Amino acid sequence: MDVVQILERSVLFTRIQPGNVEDLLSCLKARTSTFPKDYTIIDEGEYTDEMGIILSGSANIVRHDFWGNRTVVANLGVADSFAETIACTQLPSEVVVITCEPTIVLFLNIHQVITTCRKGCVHHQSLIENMVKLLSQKNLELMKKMNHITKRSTREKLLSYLSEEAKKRKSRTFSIPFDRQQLADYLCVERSAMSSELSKMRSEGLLEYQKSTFTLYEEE
Amino acid sequence: MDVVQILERSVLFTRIQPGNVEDLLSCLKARTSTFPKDYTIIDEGEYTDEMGIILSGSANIVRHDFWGNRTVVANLGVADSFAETIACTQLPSEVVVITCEPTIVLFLNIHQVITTCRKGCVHHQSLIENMVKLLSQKNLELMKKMNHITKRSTREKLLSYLSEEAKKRKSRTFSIPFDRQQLADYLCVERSAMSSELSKMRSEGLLEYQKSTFTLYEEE
DNA sequence: CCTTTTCTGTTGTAAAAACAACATAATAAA
DNA sequence: TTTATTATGTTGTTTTTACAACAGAAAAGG
Repeated sequence: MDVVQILERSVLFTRIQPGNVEDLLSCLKARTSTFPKDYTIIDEGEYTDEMGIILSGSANIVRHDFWGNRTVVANLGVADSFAETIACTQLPSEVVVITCEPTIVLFLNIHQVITTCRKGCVHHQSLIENMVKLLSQKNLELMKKMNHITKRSTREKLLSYLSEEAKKRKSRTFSIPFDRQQLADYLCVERSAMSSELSKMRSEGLLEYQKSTFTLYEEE
Repeated sequence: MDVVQILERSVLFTRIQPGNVEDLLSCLKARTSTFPKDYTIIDEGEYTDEMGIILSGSANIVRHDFWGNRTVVANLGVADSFAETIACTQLPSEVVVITCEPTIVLFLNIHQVITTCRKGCVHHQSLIENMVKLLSQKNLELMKKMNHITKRSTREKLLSYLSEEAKKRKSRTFSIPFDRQQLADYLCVERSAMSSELSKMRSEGLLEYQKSTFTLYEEE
């Protein structure tokens, strides 16, 4: 696995010369860890001063409330990052980060990221700007999710989410990273109600699906 | 109005000596504007490279979806900031920022904020770190709002939001910055259904209210 | 002051979601 | 392969919400 090549795809290392990444990594006290499937990388209430970047595999960010309701906040794939927020604010995590499959993570010390180092790393300034951009993007993604779940009906939520995914993948046929229960927990609806809404939509010719692969059809 | 004194309360100017603020402001190309009530400071689709900080008054961040549903994303008070995200990402705004009353705003050029200037302003480094913290906090606030609206019932949403406010103000009696319609749009519920739920809760002795002032009672 | 407008609460009805219970399909494990 | 386990879909019932229509209270404007 070529770490540098993966990091090129991450927001944090945008416009940083591949040749400089190795140096930067030691400056950022980088370390990698491997986790099995369904492993809790960060648990509720935990503190950390490291952010993580997924090098391979995937994970979900999940929240459990007082009454045991489960919410899938987001799904993380390769080159996605997590824990920036709790690392930056030094507050305890209110969510759980749990792997969906065997996953390798690169951890970076957040203080090293946001303060220019004494050694005068050439690309440290870019790194900070990228960090600002990364946090802004996370913000936008949360807003995007908010747009889905503020919809009034299950059908609207589904259409809002699925059409967003189609747009992102630039194809009307695409796979989603969730099974039905996870999708329901992501959209904050009831799984069985969502299932029956999906079949209703299929019978109306709005979409087609097999497992987690969906095809949307235009309205006429 | 003492701008420096207000900025001391803002996240962006945390731990920056009041004496240095004046210098920084010119470096950040700061400008102030005054807006009347119900004025749209930023409209959907607009671009900007300035972030704003409220010096006096208040505003709401509002979103209108395709079908005309209205959502109040957040309420901004004195020393709160807005538009960081669209300024940082250079993407068009998907929300509207609209004043709730006559409001004065300080605008700062975002590029000046996130890049260390050549003049070598002493506190520019702190500014960047504060910017990272600010974006992280916005993130957490979005998450907090998400916790409210992911609740299954109107009652749970109300209790989630109101108890959060009580915690924030450290008092079981507190005022909220919304009228009923705005509160409903914030919690993504129907105004009239919310009203009747509120009276039901009052009759059950859970809380008391007059206009926008609420008092929560402990459960026994 | 009165008038007008806006805000809030109430109620009944129609629509939708939550829940429970179960059937079937797909997958993993023995 | 067979069995066990998990994922998905279906249906009927109960509960909750959305919607509409309206009444009274409060606020704004003249």
